[in-house]
Amino acid sequence: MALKIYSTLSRQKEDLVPLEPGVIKMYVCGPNLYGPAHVGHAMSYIVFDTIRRYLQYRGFQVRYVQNFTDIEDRIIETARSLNTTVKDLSEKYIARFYAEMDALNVLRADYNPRATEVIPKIIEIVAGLIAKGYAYPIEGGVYFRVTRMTDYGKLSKRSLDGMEAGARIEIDERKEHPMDFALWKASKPGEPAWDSPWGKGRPGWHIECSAMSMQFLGEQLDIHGGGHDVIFPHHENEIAQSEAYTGKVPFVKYWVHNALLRLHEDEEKMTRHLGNIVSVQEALQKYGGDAIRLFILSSHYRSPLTWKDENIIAARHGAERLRVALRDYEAGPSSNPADALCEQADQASRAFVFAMDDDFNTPRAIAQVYDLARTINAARDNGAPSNSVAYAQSILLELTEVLGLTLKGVSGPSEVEPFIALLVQTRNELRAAKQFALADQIRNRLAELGVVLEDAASSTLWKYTSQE
RNA sequence: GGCGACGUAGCCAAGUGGUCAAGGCAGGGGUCUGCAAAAUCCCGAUCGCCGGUUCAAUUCCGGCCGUCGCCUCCA
Repeated sequence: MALKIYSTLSRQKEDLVPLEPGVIKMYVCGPNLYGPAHVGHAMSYIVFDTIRRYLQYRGFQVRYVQNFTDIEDRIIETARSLNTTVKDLSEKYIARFYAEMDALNVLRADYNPRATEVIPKIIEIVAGLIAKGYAYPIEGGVYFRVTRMTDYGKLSKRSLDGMEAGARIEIDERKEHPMDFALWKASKPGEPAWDSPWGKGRPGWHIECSAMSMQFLGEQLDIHGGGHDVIFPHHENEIAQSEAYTGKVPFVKYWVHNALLRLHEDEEKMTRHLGNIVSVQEALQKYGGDAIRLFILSSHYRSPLTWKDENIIAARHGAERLRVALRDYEAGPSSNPADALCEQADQASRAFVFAMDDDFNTPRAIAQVYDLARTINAARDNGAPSNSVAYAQSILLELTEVLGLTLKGVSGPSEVEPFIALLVQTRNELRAAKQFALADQIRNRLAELGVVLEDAASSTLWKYTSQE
């Protein structure tokens, strides 16, 4: 069965058929580097990372490009207010972005171009659009002539007439049409600027993504992703300028947009402009990457989700149970390599693929993962053959890796481990001597210090617990 | 005003025109344990409201109510 993917352009699930067999060219809109990322960004990048991982799991070679917007009005503004340079500001947030995405186990893109490194390509496209009559210069700036594109609005399903009626923007009277958008902006003194045929200036808001995707992936892409809020005008304009420039349609085969994350208290979408933000850093400290990922993926990517502490904590508990299912297991006979447990694992794997093939239905896929974890735990409780358990665990690990879970658990300072081990050993001697009051006291005190003990049949396991 | 999405157990969240509904978290009960913990087993929903289509609707259509998103920078 073919993998189905929903495209915003057709508003339908379509069979995924790449432009080039076996290869997926994928571009995802990256962050604007004027500030730290929040969990809404994390949601988008986790969603697309999971799609990428799954496509790779299904055997596609994925070429994944995600940009950094390192030149834009707000960055200029922020740099100025912080008395730093645009360059330093963006470098700082790029470093932070990488660190945070690594912590979320988001795989690095094959390439992360910055807008400022494709200025020549941008100028080339803008000049080409002017030459073809799709754009016109005005006083050092260049605007795209939306009326030249008869299908303008096809992604967001709006008409120029309809948009004009509701437009709240202040209209630049110099433009031919209110909806014409800037491809190139004349710079003001003191702003970063590049030489161009139209004078000193910088790229407009949408052209960078067209330039970067063309330069690093080609003139047509398979998948272009981003948040739902970026459909209009950003992606609409990307289509217009790209298809006008190359003459190749479609610019993108499958437009994929994730629904937005809201913050519990006010139930409004989370955005830096509204200031109702939970930063990625803060979320990572509180919950860890696995809990965040599991929480995000427990709802379908096209459904809006609300950031609510108790739900992320619930996801953390779920992740813990998956972790337990992957614990080493040696007891039990080693025989019957192809028994019911192995069959159940294979079944879970098939069901997982079936769910993910249906427009990346992670909630259903995760249900399979939990089922398999329960099966493994139950089999282990019943003393199943160790090689069967190991096989089922290998399947479970494979599936959780597709979801980008590490299942590593909370780590603590390694230098205290010998001391904890000593306490555990001492306590077990007390237990053997039936000194239960003292033994329980040690266990309770360790728990207060963030170390939990679990007395198994033959040995005592201990682990650090997450805070709060 | 225009366009669009959603409303399923305490919370989160899949799903299907006809064994009247996955999974997670929380809660209750049992097993295991010196006691715990972990694990496991059992227990809960008739699917926003009102009509319609159908032999049959939670699933299709219409209306209503409610929540939310985009239309402006925004993942």
